[in-house]
Amino acid sequence: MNSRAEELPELPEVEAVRLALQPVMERARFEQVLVRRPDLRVRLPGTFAARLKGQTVRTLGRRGKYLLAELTSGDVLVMHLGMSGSFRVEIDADGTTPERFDDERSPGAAHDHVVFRMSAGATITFNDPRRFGSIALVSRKDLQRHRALGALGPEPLGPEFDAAVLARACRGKKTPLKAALSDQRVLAGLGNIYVCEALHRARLSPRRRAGSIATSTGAPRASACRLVTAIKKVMNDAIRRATAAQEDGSDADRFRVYDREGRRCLTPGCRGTVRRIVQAGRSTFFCPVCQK
DNA sequence: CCGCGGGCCTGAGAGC
DNA sequence: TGCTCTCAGGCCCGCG
Repeated sequence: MNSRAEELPELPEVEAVRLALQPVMERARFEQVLVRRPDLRVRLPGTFAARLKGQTVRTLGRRGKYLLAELTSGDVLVMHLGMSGSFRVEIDADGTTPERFDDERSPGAAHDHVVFRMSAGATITFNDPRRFGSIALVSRKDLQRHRALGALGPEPLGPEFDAAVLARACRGKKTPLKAALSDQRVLAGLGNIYVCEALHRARLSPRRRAGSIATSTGAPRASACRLVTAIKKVMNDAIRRATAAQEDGSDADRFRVYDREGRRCLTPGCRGTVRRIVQAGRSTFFCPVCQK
């Protein structure tokens, strides 16, 4: 099925990328900015490189699946990895500028769309074969008006995210729980894989009505409490794994249900078999025996 | 107004 | 072996 599943960038993978980029971006200046292909999912304006050049990064943060480089000018560089985006970091010891900056039309590696040359001596390359990713420069005061960012739900690992918050967000929703958890306005950062994983850990069916985790007044039921605990556990474990995986690579069998159709359910004591169904055009993996 | 389905995009893998 | 077809999913948009 998807042999690259472990690389799909959801919150944990984006957090690992943030940790890797932090030391070469924070307090560094954009000395050169090269745009090879402006036609990412959102087209980069012709003014992008000139506007970014010379700016200094104050902090590199994250919100859901978005990386946010806060610049000292008040601008924010908003980056999204989409499906297949990645950043490559190269440090040159002698401080010479790589020759690819000499000519914007030089070939470069396939799918290297945007290249940042930082003052700290690092070259950061955004590579994205499918171009579902996006990069944008937004002024800080316009961040909340950013279509997706402004509507983003709570951070799953934030202290403000609890069963009451999730129950309220799901209250009255007739959509399946799978769809609600995939909705970035309900909760920021989960994608197809970790939604499956969290539902499995919470022993909740992806087909259940989202509203069913709340009472009619919006109070959390036991299922909402289980689900929040499961989401936090799955996110924390995945961040640890994603961070470690960047260094030593191999990281097999990290999913309990995702991409395990036909195999034995791994819930302790459960003898069910993982099934695959399609919801809203996307694969859902779950155990019909223990997930109710 | 909410929910669903289609489209974008490319590479991997299946099948003929 | 080499071609063609399908499928993967984050996000957006249009339709009912």
